[in-house]
Amino acid sequence: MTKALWWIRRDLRLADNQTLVTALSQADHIYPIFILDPNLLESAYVGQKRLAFLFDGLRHLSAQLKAKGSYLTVRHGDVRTELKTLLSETGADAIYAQEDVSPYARRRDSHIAESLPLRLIPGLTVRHPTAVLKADGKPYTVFTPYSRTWKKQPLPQPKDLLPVPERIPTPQGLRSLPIPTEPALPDTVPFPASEAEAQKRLQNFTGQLQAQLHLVSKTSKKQQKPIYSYAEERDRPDLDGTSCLSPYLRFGMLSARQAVVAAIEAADKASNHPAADSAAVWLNELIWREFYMAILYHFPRVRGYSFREKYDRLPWLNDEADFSAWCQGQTGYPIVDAAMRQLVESGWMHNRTRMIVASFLVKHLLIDWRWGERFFMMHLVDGDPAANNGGWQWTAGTGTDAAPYFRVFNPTRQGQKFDPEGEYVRRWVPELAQLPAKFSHTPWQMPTQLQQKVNCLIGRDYPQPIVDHKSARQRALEAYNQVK
DNA sequence: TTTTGAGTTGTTCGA
DNA sequence: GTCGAACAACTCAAA
Repeated sequence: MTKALWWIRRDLRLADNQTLVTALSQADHIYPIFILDPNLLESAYVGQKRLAFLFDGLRHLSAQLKAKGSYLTVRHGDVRTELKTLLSETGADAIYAQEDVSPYARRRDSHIAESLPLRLIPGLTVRHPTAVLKADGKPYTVFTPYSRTWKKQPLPQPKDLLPVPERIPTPQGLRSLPIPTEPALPDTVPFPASEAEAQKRLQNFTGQLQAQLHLVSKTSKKQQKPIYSYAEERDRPDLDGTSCLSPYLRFGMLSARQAVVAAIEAADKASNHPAADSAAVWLNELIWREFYMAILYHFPRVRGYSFREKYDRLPWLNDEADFSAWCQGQTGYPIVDAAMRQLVESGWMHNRTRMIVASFLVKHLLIDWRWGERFFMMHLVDGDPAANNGGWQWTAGTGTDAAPYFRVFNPTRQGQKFDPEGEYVRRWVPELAQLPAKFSHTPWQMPTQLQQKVNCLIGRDYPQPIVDHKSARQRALEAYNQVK
């Protein structure tokens, strides 16, 4: 009887799991393992909300495994040591794990592979970072040509999705630590951590169901699925126009392939209608995810430095008080403050406002993008090293295919354009809840009498803007000019 | 090797 | 209020 370990990292699912299916095809018995890595638990980049989401996800996975005749074993400690111990306790002769792209994960895995029988299986992305290359064999650094090549290769089909295994045979007897209950996921975080929840959301968003998990599919056919209005509504933080699937993709409660297949199916069903274009916009976002994973894979230096070296010389001001105001949502710009409070409270931020607050930190306050990157990682449930780094470097203008340096988001204009009624601001900044829409994004312009009436004195109940837009913009342009 | 066309997400200014 | 141009070249990808 051959035995193998299934070392779970960011693939907390039973459906369409290439690693699990490969292990089952190679061994008679499988031990599902999760190792709490002290390096990760103590990292400044690992936030408590994301950790809590992971632990809840493990609890759900553990229950799913029990229903399949298996169980989850949790260990804590140096990963190589723990794996070695598990191999000898079980008599397993192989370890199967989903390949990862982050520099830490790749260093860890190659170190382990030197002495233990580790087999890395693809599946984090639809296309492996080495599968989408230019004609000269080098990686792309511009998104559009990358995406063209990505789309030209054979697309995954529904039949490619791997079913949930009937049974996962695991011999009894392995000792497991309890899954930690601390930190706990706060009630303010609207992401139940399970594979079933991920499928439900995918179904609600695209109309497609990509796994049969004893879910009752209640398809309301009449209702237009959000993916078909995604192109218009995705930029509106006051609406629920996005899929909110990022935390599930982050931990593999949903596979990238399931998401891509759902996007393609939704586009096909709407073929020749403008709605198909909208589904294609969502597919493009999934390709962005793969692009930034490929960038991190081929250019690991981006994790600590600018992709373009000259931008490491940007003259940051790095003012602690400004940074603190940004972190706390006290900048005096409502759209920025609403977004930062949404992040800290809910563990998630709308994509449009991620760009706005990032631009504000980097350009208006001239604070190093790495400070913002770290703060995002500490609070985002979906915090992913590749996507987060890619996004920050794009906004800062330091990355691949980055925003031109003279593009400085105007937080007032952005607010008025994408949150026209001020609903997003009202939801997250209670001090501004009673303001008429006209002043939602310019509270400092309210006459004193109105400030009293709506119970919001600027400078007392809500701050004056900490920087003046026009002069901050000018200052940013001058700072970026120095680098040229 | 050289050349050519193109590049996520904006803002401001002046006509 | 609306519209087009300027912002600034530069690098990348592909023919």
